[in-house]
Amino acid sequence: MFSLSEENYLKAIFHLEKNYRNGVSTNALAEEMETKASSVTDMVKKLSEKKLVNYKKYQGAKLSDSGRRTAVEIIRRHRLWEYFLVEKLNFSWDEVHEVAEELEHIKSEKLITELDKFLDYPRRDPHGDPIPDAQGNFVQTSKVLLSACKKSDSGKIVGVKDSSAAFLQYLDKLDIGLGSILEVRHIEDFDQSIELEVDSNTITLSHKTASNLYIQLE
Amino acid sequence: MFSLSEENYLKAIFHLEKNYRNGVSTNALAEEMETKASSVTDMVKKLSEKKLVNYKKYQGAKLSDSGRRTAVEIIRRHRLWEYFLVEKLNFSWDEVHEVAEELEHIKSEKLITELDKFLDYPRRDPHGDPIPDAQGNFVQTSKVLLSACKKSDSGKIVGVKDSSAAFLQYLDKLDIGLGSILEVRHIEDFDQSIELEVDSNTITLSHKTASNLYIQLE
DNA sequence: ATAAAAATTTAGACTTGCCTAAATTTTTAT
DNA sequence: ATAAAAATTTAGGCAAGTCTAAATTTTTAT
Repeated sequence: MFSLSEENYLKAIFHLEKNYRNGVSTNALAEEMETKASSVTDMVKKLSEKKLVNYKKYQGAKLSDSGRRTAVEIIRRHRLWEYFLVEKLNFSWDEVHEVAEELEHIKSEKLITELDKFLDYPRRDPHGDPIPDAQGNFVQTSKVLLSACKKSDSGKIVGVKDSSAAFLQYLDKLDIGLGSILEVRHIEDFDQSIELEVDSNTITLSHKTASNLYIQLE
Repeated sequence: MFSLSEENYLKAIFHLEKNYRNGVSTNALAEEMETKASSVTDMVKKLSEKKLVNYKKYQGAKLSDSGRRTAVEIIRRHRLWEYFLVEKLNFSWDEVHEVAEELEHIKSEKLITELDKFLDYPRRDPHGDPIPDAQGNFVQTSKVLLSACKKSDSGKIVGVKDSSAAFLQYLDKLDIGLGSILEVRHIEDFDQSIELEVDSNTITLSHKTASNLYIQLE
């Protein structure tokens, strides 16, 4: 149906559209795909011919309905595989991404339908991101960056922005992760570092760390 | 490490070596890979440069030790995935091949190690073929074609030669499959059709069918 | 032994997805 | 408003893996 490269572009455009509502720029896509702008132009033209994106020269790319459906299906596969790897194969949450990047491209509807059933229809992947159902529906719970919280806000960690192994391992070291309940105790004016109460301990996070943690406020 | 195409060639050469002990011919490989002889020559040269096969012009290809190790690893992955699909995801044995052809190329040692453990170290795939262990060792039990059996031979179905969906579905219809215990009651001189007792029933198979069933004699 | 047939290799070309360098368009700064 | 900067596109090329057609080598048949 679609080539590996096409699928990866669709996924990247989907993710970038959150920050580029009026069209994903060529440069942004080049950075996301770790490739050159000229390569992006080539591919976007190709996706445009296939009616997966709407593209006008110099105006960036937007997913068409069918492009978005395809992107969501790829994301569904990615997140189901991540859940499988953690729940069934003893992977830790910082190890799953690369393998899921490969698994998500396996072409078999039955495979995903049955995997979903086997896993008992999980709603969120190991990083707290929602898993689209077979119809492509998924909740987008209102989450905010911890760095945007104010003193005495409290809530639960529901996701990470940076899902690099380095960051996830750092969180493990801090002994916080998905589901941790916290309350903001103080925000330092000087450097925006943020003091939290988590599980009756007090910890201090840098602004950089806080800007990679998603919180669901309560 | 190796490209998808390289891996598929190695696997094909491994399978063909059983019938081409003095080197797998270019044409045989072309047929197996469903490609042209000239493409095979190109790829065999490439594999030869990488020391995965020994190749001399016009003399066919043989796997080197490292080529064979790689081929066995790919076959291990293929058969583990087939077992997974049947045991965990409700695939029937005629549906697994194509999907496993894709899954076998996923590059992650941990994935296969953990999958093997999760499946509790299965010894045979759904078609009765042995699954190599992590060291690449696997039993090659002495099996014979049912068509080579004589009257009053008895044994167990341990594999199929033709693993097409059509053949496997035909076996399901006959109500025989891997593990069926049988005894040869009669072989018709005229057309070599073969009368069997299976599970206290009597069935008659054509010579063609019998020449696609592997039996382990007892 | 040798000519015809079959198998194999070589040569040159195509597609996909990428690249660099140059040209063009858009945006920004004054 | 316009020149400089930034972003984007175009042009031309490369590697992998495939193809067709032609050339070469091996095998087969007499």
